[in-house]
Amino acid sequence: MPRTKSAETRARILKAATRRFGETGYHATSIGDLATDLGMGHGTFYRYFKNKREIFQVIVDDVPKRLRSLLMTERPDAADSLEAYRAQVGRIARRVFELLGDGPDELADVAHIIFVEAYGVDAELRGHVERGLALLATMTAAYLDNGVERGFLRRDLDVAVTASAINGMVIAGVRSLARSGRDGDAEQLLTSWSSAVTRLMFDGIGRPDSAATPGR
Amino acid sequence: MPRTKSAETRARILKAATRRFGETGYHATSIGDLATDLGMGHGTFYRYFKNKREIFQVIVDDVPKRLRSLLMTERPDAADSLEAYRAQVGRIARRVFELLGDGPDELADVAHIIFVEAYGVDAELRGHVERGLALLATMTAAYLDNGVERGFLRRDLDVAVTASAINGMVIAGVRSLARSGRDGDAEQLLTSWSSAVTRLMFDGIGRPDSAATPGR
Amino acid sequence: MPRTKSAETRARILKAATRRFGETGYHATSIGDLATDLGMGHGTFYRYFKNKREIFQVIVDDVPKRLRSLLMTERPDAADSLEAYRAQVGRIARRVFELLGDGPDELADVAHIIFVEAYGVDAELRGHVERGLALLATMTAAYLDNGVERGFLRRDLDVAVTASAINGMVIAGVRSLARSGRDGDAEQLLTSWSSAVTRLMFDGIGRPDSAATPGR
Amino acid sequence: MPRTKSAETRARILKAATRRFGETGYHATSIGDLATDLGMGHGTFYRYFKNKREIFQVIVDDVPKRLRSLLMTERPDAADSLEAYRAQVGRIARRVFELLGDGPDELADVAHIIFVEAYGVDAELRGHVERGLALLATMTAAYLDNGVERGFLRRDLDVAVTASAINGMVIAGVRSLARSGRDGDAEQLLTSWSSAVTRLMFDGIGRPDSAATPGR
DNA sequence: GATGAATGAGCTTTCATTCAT
DNA sequence: GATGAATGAAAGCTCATTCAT
Repeated sequence: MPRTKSAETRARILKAATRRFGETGYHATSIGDLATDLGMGHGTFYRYFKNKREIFQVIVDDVPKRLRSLLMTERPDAADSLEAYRAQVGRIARRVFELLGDGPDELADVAHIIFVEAYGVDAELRGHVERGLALLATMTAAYLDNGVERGFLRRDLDVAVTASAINGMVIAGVRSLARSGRDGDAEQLLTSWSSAVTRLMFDGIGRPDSAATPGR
Repeated sequence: MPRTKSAETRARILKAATRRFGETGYHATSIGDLATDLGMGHGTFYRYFKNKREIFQVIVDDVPKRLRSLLMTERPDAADSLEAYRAQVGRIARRVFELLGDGPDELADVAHIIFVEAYGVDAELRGHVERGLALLATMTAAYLDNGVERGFLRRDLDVAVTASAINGMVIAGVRSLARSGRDGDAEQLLTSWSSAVTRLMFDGIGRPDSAATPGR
Repeated sequence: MPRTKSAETRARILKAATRRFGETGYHATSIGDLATDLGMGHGTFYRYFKNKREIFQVIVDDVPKRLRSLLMTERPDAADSLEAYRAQVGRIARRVFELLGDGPDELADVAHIIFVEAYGVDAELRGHVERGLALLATMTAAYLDNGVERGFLRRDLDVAVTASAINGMVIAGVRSLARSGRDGDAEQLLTSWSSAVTRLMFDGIGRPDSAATPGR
Repeated sequence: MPRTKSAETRARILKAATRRFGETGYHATSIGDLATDLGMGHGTFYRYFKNKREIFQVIVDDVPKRLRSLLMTERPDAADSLEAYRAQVGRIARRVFELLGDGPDELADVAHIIFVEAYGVDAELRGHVERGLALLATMTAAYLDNGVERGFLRRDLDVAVTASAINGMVIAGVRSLARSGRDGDAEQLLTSWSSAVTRLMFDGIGRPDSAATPGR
């Protein structure tokens, strides 16, 4: 690998920071803690990052990047039938869960950092996250829009709000998965959530033959 | 200038703290900030609350109290048909949204405090919230259980996970409403969310006549 | 009693303060504690004493007054034989012990205030105590001087240092008595100390017939 | 300017603290004062000591260590005649005085810290000192016991109380020496005290030929 | 490049004191 | 005269950051 020694160290610091910020929290983690974890002098930290806030922001800003990379492979206008759409949703759901980390441990940390810690640092960083969530909603809405346009989703769907509601389920799933994190059976939980969310979306909770009033 | 009656001042401090913790965050808000907001000496704060953590916990612990009061009027086994159930869900949704604050401003702050800030203070407080959320999930699951038993909800529903997913939507709604808070039309948004969530739950997003594969 | 109401209250405050300062210490006793003990508002305290330091100083400065009153009845030149002197020392010893309080409880408090707390307040107050101890040493020296002059004490007595040494024993006795304070048998301990100190002074510790080398 | 080796700095802080606590008192000395004395930032203090109490306790707990080292060389059962005993007492007296500090200045401070300040910090520390003094009394009593057993001290000696009284004299001497500290002729004063105390103990204050009533 | 000793801004908390009622 | 709500000076302590080595 052509990486300089520096780049490696930087990555090591990032990894340790993600872990610590996720587990212990931003405020409760001191630069000294990080240095100790890494077995290096805490002054060294400042050779790789301007300050404590910077490394945190790097971690936070990495998530939208991953999200965008997801977009690349699953185009919003790819599905042209409810069947295809359902399949696509299933794929995306899985990938979103997988997106955030190399396994449930890092997922737990990143989820905690994004959904909790980032809010407690300062207003600007909070803005980053909120914009990230808005972006996620926009993306989800794009998929719904496609379905409405192609005619396989309800015409009267409140796309914006429904997109946010769906994201709410996804986030709940991520946090649940994160919480189970270090002990539970992550794979099993992931399957349960994917299945429950897609069924809720497509079939509703009512009994198939039960006469749910489709209109208002 | 000693004038105000104790209880009044205490309420004023609580209100200011809810606002500040909600907007600026727990860690980023110093007792001095609170005092400045209130136009009083920071020492005065300590005449009403033992310390910074205590006032935060008072705010947090107030929410379960409100939740429990909700339970009193909407029994989980009240509905005996999908129709009745749908109506009940609509009622509960509205009340949950209304539950948290005297208007969307305070809602925003309380929601933020509960869902975000409380996690970053300490493990004990985090436990409070997690138990609160678990309770909420249990409650939701009880309503689903009733539906499955009475036969108007799917037999194969993954009740636990589905309950969490539904709560995820509700929380997303609360936060969305909260975010709109200080400017948007709260009443309108509330209606949109209630409607979108119940339709998603009961009808799914697919077109009524579209042949969504009900099974797996 | 022609005392105004004020004088009574003042005395009550002084008594409570002596007790609290003695038991809990100057710094650890707040004006609020005193007020609580007395069942009055803490603002009232300031109607009787300028500030916390003042009441403490009043307590401290009361001791030299008591000491001086002792001088009035036991004149340094009263004894004209070793026998008379011995008797006088016995009387003084008893009175010194009794001097400081109405019983061992108050003794404990006053002793603690004088020998410990007074040093921790400020340099001026410390000066008061040191001057008080110096005065005590001067007084003791006066009694020794009389004995040397009248010829019943050793000619070569180092009066100043010996006086201080004797006072050291007395202080040790007072503190021991104070320590035993609230539980032990104060009367018994007082007798033991009086006796041990006078015998040490007059007879030495050696066996009567043992040939202690009187010279150096 | 990072330069000095840790251990050196720690010693410097200890020395400055001993001085300040001795002169100004524990409560009246702030960490900021110490830092100013040392010409360093107050944060630096906390790199060497956990908190204010800790450094105080380190100073206090150093004294028993020195005391124990004294015990090693002067066994309580070493003397077998009044002559030998008198000589031993003289030696011990000198060493006790020398024990506490590198010269009268530090002696003054350590003595003050032990006998005064330590009582005003908290109950636990007070306990340390009281146990230390009790130990000292026990040691002294052991020497007296030996004399009584071997028959060169009075049979009817109240050993416990007499030991405390003697220690009272020693402490008074230490404090006197300490007080003279920064100006007086320490060597001269030390000689005076050693001599006065041993003569008081062995010969009493009465004129040799004067008929002191040996019994009660 | 790495280090860690030093630093001080900044926070929480206490409590003596004031003064309107 | 009594009260206690309000106040802010002052203290202990933490930790991100700097910089001489």
